[in-house]
Amino acid sequence: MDVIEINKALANKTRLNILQWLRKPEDNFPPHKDLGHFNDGVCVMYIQEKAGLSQSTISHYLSLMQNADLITPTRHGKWTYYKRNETVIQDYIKTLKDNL
Amino acid sequence: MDVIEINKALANKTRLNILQWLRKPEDNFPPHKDLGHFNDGVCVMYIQEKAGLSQSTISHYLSLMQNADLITPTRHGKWTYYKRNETVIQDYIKTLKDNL
DNA sequence: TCAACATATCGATAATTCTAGATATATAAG
DNA sequence: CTTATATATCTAGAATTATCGATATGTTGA
Repeated sequence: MDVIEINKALANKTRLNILQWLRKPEDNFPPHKDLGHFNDGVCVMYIQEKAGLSQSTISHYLSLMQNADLITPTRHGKWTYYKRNETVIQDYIKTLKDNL
Repeated sequence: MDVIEINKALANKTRLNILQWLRKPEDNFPPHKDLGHFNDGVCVMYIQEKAGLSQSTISHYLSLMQNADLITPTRHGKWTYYKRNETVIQDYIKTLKDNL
């Protein structure tokens, strides 16, 4: 768990928003017609539409967040779903609480 | 309290260190000969020496951190002392805990 | 196999951040 | 008043980040 890496990832409004949107996908995204649930998170397309940036930018953002271990991808067919990595997020907050 | 601004300020090893060093100045810095206490924090020179970067860089870093409201300056004669702004730091952590 | 679609990666440019040296400002000491 | 000291600000080049369009990769369905 790299605090600096995470802080970099979260030093951007869109990326911070994405992490927050993923807290409650059902409140922030349309349902996945094919899957019918958000167990593995949300597909890139929906995140991109909501963020209003280009596909390549969002894909890049998601990989930054994945490198910081804030989110994890799951492939279902041609879609990649991203969900929060709660363990790391809680570790991060605890580290700040104890050391910041 | 601007979370993005704070995350930017803390997305750098040296600046994160500075904030942590200021938790216990007596453990991390020599005593202030003139003052005899750390009630208003630590002077720029000591922070600069410990960080090992140029004076201008550290002064710049400190003003970034001050703009993010993480630290507050106090002038005593020709020295500027910086101390942590605990209120904002705790607000920040609570905000992350509640919203991240 | 081929066309369509979702996502990832590449290449490029603009914007921002990093960092230092030079200079300006403020205060203290003589 | 002049000099020395501490800090802040300015200027500039290098490094990193932001962002997009184009292209590549992987998957599905005809």
